[in-house]
Amino acid sequence: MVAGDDKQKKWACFNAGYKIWLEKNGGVQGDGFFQLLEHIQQAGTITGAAEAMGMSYRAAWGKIKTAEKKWGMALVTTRVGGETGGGTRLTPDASELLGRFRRFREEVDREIARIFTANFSL
Amino acid sequence: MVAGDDKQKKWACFNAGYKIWLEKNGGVQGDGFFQLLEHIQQAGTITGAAEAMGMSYRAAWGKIKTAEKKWGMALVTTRVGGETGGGTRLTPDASELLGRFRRFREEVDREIARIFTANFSL
DNA sequence: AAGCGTTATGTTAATTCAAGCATATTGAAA
DNA sequence: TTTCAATATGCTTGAATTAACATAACGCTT
Repeated sequence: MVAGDDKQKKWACFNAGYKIWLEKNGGVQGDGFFQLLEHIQQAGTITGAAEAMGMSYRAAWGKIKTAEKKWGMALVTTRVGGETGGGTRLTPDASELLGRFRRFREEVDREIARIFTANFSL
Repeated sequence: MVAGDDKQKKWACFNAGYKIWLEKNGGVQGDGFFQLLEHIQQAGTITGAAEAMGMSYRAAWGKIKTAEKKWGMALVTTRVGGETGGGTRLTPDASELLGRFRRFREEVDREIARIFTANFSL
């Protein structure tokens, strides 16, 4: 720090915010949706996934159906009834899409942090 | 193109969407706001800028006041009355912030496009 | 003093998006 | 045939954000 450094970090008080999503045919889904898919993959039920995310079954189911309709692809296969009551699994397409989105997101996270620092930390 | 290329571009039908913004003290402003600042810089009045963006003077003025309050800095200097009726100019701080946001945005645009292509065009 | 164009601000209407409530259905097990 | 856990959907509220309406004040010009 030398004389004339008053302006140093004048802009460092700001933070960058952002949201990314995928879209196709007007159907838009972002972080929350793919997080939901992860939970379905892990829990084996929509009910369990919804619970884990603190949302209603109704909301979770609605998101999935909307995405399937707009994107024109099956994202889950469901069983209803039976000894466990039922269950839900991701289709292979949904699994791959989830993986691609995750990698996409990770790289974007890194790059935005870098670009922001380059422009606002001095 | 060779045999077995059926899967080619299976994911290219998707597009990436995103939004970026700056925040400080809970005050959030993105593309629309900085676009408004540009128009003020160019038009010399809030009225003209609002008109150019197809929004009401009331809405434009509200955005600016909210940002100034949350961010704790003056973004515009205004004259009221007089031969032209009045006018508005950006403060030096607002001009610099606008420039930094623009550069930030340009670089993010480029990088996201690149990362998306890398993950979804094959 | 009257007019014009602009800034300044409170108040209310409208629209959109998400949350919550209610209910029906399914199929194995007891 | 009753129970149970889960899927499947319609419908109603509510919250939050945005748009629209209505004035007031200012200062130069005519």
